[in-house]
This record gives sequence, structure tokens and C-alpha cells, in this order.
Amino acid sequence: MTKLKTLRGMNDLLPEQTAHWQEVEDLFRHHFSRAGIGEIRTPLMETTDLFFRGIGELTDVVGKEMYTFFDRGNRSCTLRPEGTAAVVRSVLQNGLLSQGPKRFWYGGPMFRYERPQAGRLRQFHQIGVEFFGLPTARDDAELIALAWDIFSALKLKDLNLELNTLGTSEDRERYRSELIKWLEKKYDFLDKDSQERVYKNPLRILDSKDSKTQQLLNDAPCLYDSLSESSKNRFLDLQKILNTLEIPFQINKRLVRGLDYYCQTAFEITTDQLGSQKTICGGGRYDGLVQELGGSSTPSVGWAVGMERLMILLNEQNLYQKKDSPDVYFINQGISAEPEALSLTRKLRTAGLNVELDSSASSFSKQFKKANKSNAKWALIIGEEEFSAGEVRIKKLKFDGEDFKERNISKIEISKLISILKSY
RNA sequence: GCGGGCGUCGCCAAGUGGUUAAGGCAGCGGCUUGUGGCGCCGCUAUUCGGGGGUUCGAAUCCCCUCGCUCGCCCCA
Repeated sequence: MTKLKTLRGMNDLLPEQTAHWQEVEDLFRHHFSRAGIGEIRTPLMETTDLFFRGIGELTDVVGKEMYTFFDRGNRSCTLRPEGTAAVVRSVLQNGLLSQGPKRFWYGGPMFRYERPQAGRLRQFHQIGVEFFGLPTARDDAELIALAWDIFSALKLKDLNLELNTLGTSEDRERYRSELIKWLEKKYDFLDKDSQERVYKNPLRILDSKDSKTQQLLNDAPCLYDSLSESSKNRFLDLQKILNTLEIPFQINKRLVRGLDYYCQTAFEITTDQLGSQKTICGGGRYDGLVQELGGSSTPSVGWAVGMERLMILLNEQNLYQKKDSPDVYFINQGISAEPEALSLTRKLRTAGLNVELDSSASSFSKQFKKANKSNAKWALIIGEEEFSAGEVRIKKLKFDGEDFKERNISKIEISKLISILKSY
């Protein structure tokens, strides 16, 4: 029989990992709730059309990375490859923008059919934020600061905030045709990948890894030069505000985000500790998207964090908290004592204690060994002797200064027991 | 989708054509039927990701396939 296993690029998260994930997710939630940002949960699956219209048919994500299939009603369905399009859809469908600007966050699995690598899976997880109806550079700065503060709270080191502006869609279009004209003249000197992108995605060529192409590009028209005055000023404003907030950044003129909807501000938070999957947070402004999906013109801005990459980086920088050990390890043996131990365990757990109940029914000596390994502070022991006496034995497993004499406590005095267990 | 590396027990790993596939960790049992952290003893892969081939003989060589990994593309 062949072994059953996960699909390629889709991993289980096991208890040791989920504990870390939860800590990190809690931190995100905490920051969001302090900023008055509500969570929005959309289905994992949407009509294919949403992503065609939202992300852009010519992007790689839509063109070759989507999990698309027909359901029994012959509808074309797609597992969401990113979060923004669905959030916009939801916000419109539910009329959430009728009362002015709104901020939302979302999280969960996304799906892209790509060749897996470290930090790039077919099912991966993002947490993202979207601001709607907030048009200014100050709004951009608030959004960026939110991400920056979360990473700071995680104590992440050596992060770079890279910043660029793409201008308005008119600026971008003007530059695009100018760049294509220039690239056509240099076509024969470009590397193969870049040649293919001349018409498909010329801005991406600016980011080519080919050194000859890069040299050539030194003379290429610059996006910044074709920006309108107001776009330029907007970008300068943003930089000024970030300086005021004391958030360090560097301008990366080659930063061109891949999805069609971006305009004006584009940014990434990167690290050089993750190999080629170096972006842990990417985002930008998408003023045209809401209208594109059928709403009224609503300037919007957002970012998304790649959870897997973030978790790898936290691990790399040794920022995981050590896992909690139980307060109590409950040693128990005997036909009457075992149910009694379970009963007491329930009461102690209800009182807020972390209790690990031994279920091996093996010798006391074995159970003590396990108690030690569990790293619990206390051992409770109940065997037939204690059961008959209506008592439970309490013993301290760790020496942390205070001396505690092993003793028996009557079960009637449960509150006393609880207060002892909680007192160290 | 393209190119490089890899795949031996739950984990880490030795073995690179020849009788029973080292070792460590973890697990289980015992020394010690009710008191631990140390120590000692024992047990745990008919099988080397899967399939086919070469050979008297394969974990070791060849082919295919699956998966992981690194880089490219792209992106979080």
C-alpha cells in the first residue's frame, strides 16, 4: 500500500509549531485591535473572474499559478492566491464602505501552484491589512508603521524597509510606453527573460538579475522622471513623515510590485537571512481596484505578511519563546485512584492550572521519570493508599529557592491545594 | 515551468557491489511491584522514498517516478 501524504507544497503544522504561530498571531491581533482594525474572513474559494479582474490576467499569479477548477455546477472556481481581491469583493458585497473610510485585516491560507522552496509553498499563509478610503501619504505612513511596529514588537533585527513610488496609473502608463520604446531599440542586447517581458511586463525588467541587462539599464528612462509633480510631492511627503516617525527606509527605484493593481506607494520589508525569498511583508497602494471590481472610486492601501517566512526568520533569530511546561504532573495508579485523579485534574484545570495527567498506569518510578521530563513544577500523587485516606500527596519537583516539605493534603481542602500550587 | 544537490528506523546518522544494514537521541521493558532527575542491562529497520533494470549477488551501478532542498522565474 502506498503511503498517504500531503500534496506537494502543502505542509502540516504540528503542535510545537502551532504554539509559536499562535503567539505570533496573537501579537498581530493585539496590534490590530489597538488600532481599531476589524477582522474580515472571506471564503478560501472565489469565482475565477474575481482574480482575473482584480489581479490582472497577464500577471504570473493569474496566468500560471492559480488552482482553478470547475465545480459540479460548472462554475469556474479558484482557490484564493492572495487576499486583497476577496476583501475588496466582500467589502463591496456587504456595503461596508458606505460610511466612510474603513480599516480591515484578514489572515489565512492562500494557494499558488508554484515550485516549492523554503519560504514558498503551494499552500501558504498571509496576514494582511487593507485601508479603504484613505488617500494621503499620512495614511500610507500609518499603514507602514503598523507593520514596522509589529516586527519591532517581535524583536526582529536587520529588516529593511524598501520604498518606491509608481505614480498614478497615468504616470505609469506614460512611463510604460516610453520604456517599451527604449527597450525595443536595445532588444538584441537584453537577456532572454527580459526579452520576453518587453511587452508583457516591461517594468519588471528593471529588476532583472542579469548583470549585462542591468548595465544597459543605466541609460534607460527613469520612472521617477515621468512622474507628475503631484506624484513626486506625494512621495516626498511620505518620506518626510517616515522620518518624523523615525522609521528608517531606503529608496529602491527598482521595486516594482508584480500585481497590476498597485500605484503610487510600493514597499517591501525584506531581510537578507532568507535566501531568495527575502520579502516578509509587501504592499502598496491600489487606488483603482475598488472601482475595477464594481465599486465607486476608493483610494486604498494595504500590505500582506508571509507567515511562513516570518516564522522561519523568527526561528533563525532565535526569537521563539520556550514552550510552557505544566504546573502540575499528576502521578496516579490504581483502580479507584485513577478516576479520582481525573476528577481532581478537572477541578485544578478549572481553577486555571496547567495539569498533565499521567495515563500510563505504569510504576510510580516510571511516572516520576516522566514527571521530571515534563518539567512540571509540582507532582501530585494519588495511589490506593491516598485514595483510601481521602488525600492527595503533593511534592515539589523543582528547587527554586523555597523549601517545600512533601505532604498529604485532604481532598476536602481543595482550595488550600490550589493556593499552594499557584503560590510558586 | 527551467537548472544544481539530496532521499538509510519517529529524529540525527555510518555504510559507496558480497554472509545477520553500525552508532547516537527519543520510545518501551528491567535492575528498583509506591517515589524521580544519574547509572547499568535488554528490546525496537527481513529493509535502505517508490517502481523497473543490470548482476551469481545492490542501500550501494543504470533508467523512470515521487518528494525535499538550493538557484532562476515570480511573489508573501
